[in-house]
Amino acid sequence: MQQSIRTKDVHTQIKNPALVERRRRQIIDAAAKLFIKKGFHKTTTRQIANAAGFSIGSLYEYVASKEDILYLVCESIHAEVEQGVSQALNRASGGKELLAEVIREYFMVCHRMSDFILLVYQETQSLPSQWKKRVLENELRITGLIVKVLAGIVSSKDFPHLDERSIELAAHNITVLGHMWTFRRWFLSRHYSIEDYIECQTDFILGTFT
Amino acid sequence: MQQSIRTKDVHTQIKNPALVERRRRQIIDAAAKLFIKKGFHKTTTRQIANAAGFSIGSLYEYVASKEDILYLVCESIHAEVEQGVSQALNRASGGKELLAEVIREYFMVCHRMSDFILLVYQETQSLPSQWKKRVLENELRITGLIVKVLAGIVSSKDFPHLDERSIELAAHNITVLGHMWTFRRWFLSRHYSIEDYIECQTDFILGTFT
DNA sequence: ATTATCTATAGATCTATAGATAATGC
DNA sequence: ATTATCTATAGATCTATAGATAATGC
Repeated sequence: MQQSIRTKDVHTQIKNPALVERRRRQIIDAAAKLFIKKGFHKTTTRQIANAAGFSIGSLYEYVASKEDILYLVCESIHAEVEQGVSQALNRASGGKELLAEVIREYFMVCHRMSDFILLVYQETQSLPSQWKKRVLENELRITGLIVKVLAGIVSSKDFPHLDERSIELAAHNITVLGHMWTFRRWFLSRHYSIEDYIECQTDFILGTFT
Repeated sequence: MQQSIRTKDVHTQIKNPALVERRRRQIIDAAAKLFIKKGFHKTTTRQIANAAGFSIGSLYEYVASKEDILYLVCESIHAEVEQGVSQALNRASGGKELLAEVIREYFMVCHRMSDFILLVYQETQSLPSQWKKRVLENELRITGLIVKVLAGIVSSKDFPHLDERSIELAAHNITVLGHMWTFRRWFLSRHYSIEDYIECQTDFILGTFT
């Protein structure tokens, strides 16, 4: 998890980069857990510091504001989602059932990261616009991975031709239907297991391509 | 907009029900605007009172807490969405293109209410669980309207048969793809007009049913 | 000497209410 | 007399920092 690339703009007073890395990891893990449980605004910086295992004073040596912490959390989540999706795409065998496999792997990432993805949905708005922009770029980059897969499938296989815009929108749809499992889970999980969900949604999505 | 049914559990000190109705309408309109602009937590009760045209003391005669205000706002939004969707369903002529028409009318409601629907997505989590439950019930009731339409179409027309669960999930998908226009608008509106969006998404959804 | 950490708190809120005042209806 | 409204503020936060202390490396 190399935070260093995208998070070097978050200000710190500490000179030792390895230490910054390690302490921020503690901050992120503690904060994510608290934000999921109580929400960003109802979590205090003191609680984060305590849960991370150091004092409020030290916390502010590693970030400049509470919003910085939220940004670090969002970045970390997206990094993990992106990694998960990338791996899933490589794992997909690429046969006739490629699209179904990609959907399955991506939806399993959403299932595994459910609470975290929901957190990003709910709290992105609380970020200062500079950070919000970055988070939305991440969102777009992840959807871009799906666009690529679809484009490959549509061009080379026996699928009917689809124009660029339709492919792009289909990729957004797949992304969002994965997220839907996280933000409608209060309802869906009462009626569908993740396996049911994947099966039904695969049929739904493949309808478009057949 | 009859608030009285679902919002009578919100406590007030005021005896005159018509006055409660009127003042709460002022509160809701003022608060919704502020919440959309600054978010729930960064809006103060004082700002709401000012924007509504009375004092902070009076505000608390009509609600018991800031969370009550958010609940009133969510109820009001869902009431309007539900009304919009109901009207849209009646308006749809019911011919061969019924489903496409329903999608169009519903998506136009989402387009018109974009900021408000997004607000519900972002702030539902800030409600006390008692109110949150109610808001999720509303969400489900609205999806229920779509379930009904789909069930009618699938049973009577030349569509292939779909089991109950698939119909229900398809209704959730349509609901969420309408919401997607609100929460991915930062990207979508750069590439698609609402007309483009409706057209592409209709093709996507109808793929399932043909 | 420099770097990292801690304690204590300044300063700035913000929600909710108590108690005073004004308006309404008998 | 009752109902509605207002002003003033109690009380309870919470973020961020200043200044003191401890640990590390030359």
